[in-house]
Amino acid sequence: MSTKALLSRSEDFSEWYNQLVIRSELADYAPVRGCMVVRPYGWALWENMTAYLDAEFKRTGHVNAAFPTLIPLSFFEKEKEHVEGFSPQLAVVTHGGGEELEEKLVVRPTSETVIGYMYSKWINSWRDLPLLIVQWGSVMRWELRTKLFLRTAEFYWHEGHTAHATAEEATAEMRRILDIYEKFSLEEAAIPVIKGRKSDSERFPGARITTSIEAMMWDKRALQAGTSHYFGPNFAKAFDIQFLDKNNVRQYCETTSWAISSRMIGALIMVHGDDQGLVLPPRLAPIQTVIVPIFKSDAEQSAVMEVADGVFAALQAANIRVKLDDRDNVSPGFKFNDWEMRGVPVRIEIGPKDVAKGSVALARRDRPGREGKSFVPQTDLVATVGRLLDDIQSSLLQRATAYRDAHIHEPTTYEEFRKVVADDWAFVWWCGRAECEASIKEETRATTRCIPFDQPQQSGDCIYCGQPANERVYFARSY
RNA sequence: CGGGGCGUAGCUCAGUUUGGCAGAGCGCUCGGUUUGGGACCGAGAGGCCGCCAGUUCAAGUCUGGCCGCCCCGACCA
Repeated sequence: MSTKALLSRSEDFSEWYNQLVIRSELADYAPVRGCMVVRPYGWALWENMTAYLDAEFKRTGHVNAAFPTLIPLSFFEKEKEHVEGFSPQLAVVTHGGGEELEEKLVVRPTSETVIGYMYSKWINSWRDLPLLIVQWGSVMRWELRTKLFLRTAEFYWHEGHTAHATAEEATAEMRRILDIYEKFSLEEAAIPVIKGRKSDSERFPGARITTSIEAMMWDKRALQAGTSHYFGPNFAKAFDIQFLDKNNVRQYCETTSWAISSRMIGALIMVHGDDQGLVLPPRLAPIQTVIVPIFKSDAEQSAVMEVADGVFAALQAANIRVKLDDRDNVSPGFKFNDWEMRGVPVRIEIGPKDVAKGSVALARRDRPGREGKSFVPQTDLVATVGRLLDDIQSSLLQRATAYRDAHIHEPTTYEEFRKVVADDWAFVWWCGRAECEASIKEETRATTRCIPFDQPQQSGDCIYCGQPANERVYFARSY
């Protein structure tokens, strides 16, 4: 615990983030470089995300399974782009049981290879398709530069791996999952996203098509919040995943994979957080409402606690995630700041005046200070809090959407473009050539984020080379 | 992997220039007074000064080596 104020968000956004993650007890640095410990409060947040996604995946016919952490190194060499993309990031196990291993093993950076290997054993007939499996777990990528939640050597995620009979079915699966990701982001995380296709240079190693949802952080940098890939027959050929179709002809499967990681926690922090600390959307917040009792004398204490206990029981019975902060070693003022830093959406203050008046003080986290404070009767408090939580949830999305839209521009000249992407996002025509993309990255540090699916029915001139372009794309600096 | 910074109490750091008893604030424990926006007083506990070697009567401080972490750039969920 600390009594010091948090660093201001505008003063040093990166340092604000680092301190906030530590002080809100979401995570801590592990003894191994680049690794993090997700603390109970952070894990509770992650669990609320996973619970929603897990239910969505099951609703759409997916099943969960677990594949091994260790994968033979040779597996990675079977798909050319895949090995080129991942070999710099592999952690390799060379010894086991005191002996040098005959075949080196990698700590999985992603599981397409080992799952492909298994799928080739399990899939024989068109009747085995589609195969829709999700793995929940962690993976390891040897990152050079790390940051808690956003990029750590080990991170937590789900990876969906599906195999289909046709390209149409596989691409439909890719899109269906991306829609789930979008819905999750909007409705649960209150983060607006742009759905689209990645450029070739940003594509997942080994994928035919990579799609993503892209979110704007408070510092206007872009964060890829989820991805869904279509592989075509690439991995099926590498791992010999074949099936006999209805005409008794052997065919390669079409596969997909997709993921959302614990990075989403970082997005939550960077989209909604303010100078007071975290601001968690009610639907994901581990604690939705905290009760802070206030009293001086013993008589006041027993009267206040009786009301506080009653409020706590009523909210809990209504399935609101509620905590009664009965710590006796810190002052109410300290608790206010403490829970604000942890992003609890609603605070209920109950003191002697409230006992006398049959009221409570309600404070909403998304509107700091007096503005967000109101005094409401104890009767119907459950309904009042429920409405308030809903209102905060939608307000957060509204605010984040307005903020994002205010920082997306459509420059028409390259000079304008350069100014825009120094801070904000640019939505511009692009000829689709990698050379233009690379030059822009070199000159501005902005990269293509995604090519939205909904394209205007026209064409234009490439923002860089001026040649005809028929797609518009978002450029931004990214995490 | 390049550039920069830093390793001293749980945390933030002073002390290193000029070698001479290991320090402060916060946090923690106990007691008391407090409590509607980060309370106060008093008494305590707490140290491999990152690691290894060297110089010296004496090293947190000087020399050499090693390790680790953070920040900034190229690669990435």
